[in-house]
Amino acid sequence: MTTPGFICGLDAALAVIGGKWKPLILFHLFHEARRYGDLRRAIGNVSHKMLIQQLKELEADGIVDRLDFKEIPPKVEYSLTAFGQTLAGALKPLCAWGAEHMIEVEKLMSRRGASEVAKVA
Amino acid sequence: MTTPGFICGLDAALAVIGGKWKPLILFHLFHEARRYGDLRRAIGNVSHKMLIQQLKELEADGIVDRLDFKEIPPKVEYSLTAFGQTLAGALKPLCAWGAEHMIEVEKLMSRRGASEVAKVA
DNA sequence: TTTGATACTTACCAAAAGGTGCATACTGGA
DNA sequence: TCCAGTATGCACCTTTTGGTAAGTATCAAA
Repeated sequence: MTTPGFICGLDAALAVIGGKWKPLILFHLFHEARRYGDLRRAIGNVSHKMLIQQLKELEADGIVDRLDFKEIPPKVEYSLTAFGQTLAGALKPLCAWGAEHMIEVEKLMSRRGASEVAKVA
Repeated sequence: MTTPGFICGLDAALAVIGGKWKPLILFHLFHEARRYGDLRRAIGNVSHKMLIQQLKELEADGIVDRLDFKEIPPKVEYSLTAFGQTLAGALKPLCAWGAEHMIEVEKLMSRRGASEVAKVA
């Protein structure tokens, strides 16, 4: 590889928000800062390990800010950095596309599920 | 879950282009229709299995069109459907974001690599 | 003092994703 | 005839990903 990897810029973006829960995290942090347990409850079906892991990566990538209040019992707040805000902004059109075509996408997904069931049967 | 899954629309979009190579495929097909081997060479480091698999999913989701010329030796051409075009369009801002911040992202990625190396040492 | 809440780590295990290589079918060229 | 190139399928194996469960530290409430 001559260039360190990215063909499209899309690759670069995907390298940052590629993780399974990252878009969701971005989404939930876009409105306001949140404490860990708070965020976990908001997303719902994330395992603890995943959420921590993804948050750490996002933090390492400068997308989210971690504010440790050094209190007992522990209190930590997560929020988007300015950089994270720009990324969340770039995500919006895709979000709009998804919202616009959600019905179709849901059909597609249920079809996928159906064919997988059919495979088993 | 009350709703069949999607919180943000982003999820819906990600459900469609979530695959590792799908954005790249979208990107390469955005300009013009391409034959299989052609596309494979264009992307470069995709395994045959992955490309076929992702293309099949995209085809099943109505994102790409597969045109089989029924010739011997085989000739097949892939292109974006109208639906696929809208998705590719929605991907553009993210692509732009990636292009704009590519330098930073590259730094981030090499840092990731470095920390992994450090972990081994 | 035991339980529970907070945030987080680590070890272990299952499942899914992804890669390699072989097989197919057919034709044209060496 | 045998190999190459076309697109694709299939089986096996490795790597990555994700989940579960337990452990750490500290204080408050029961």
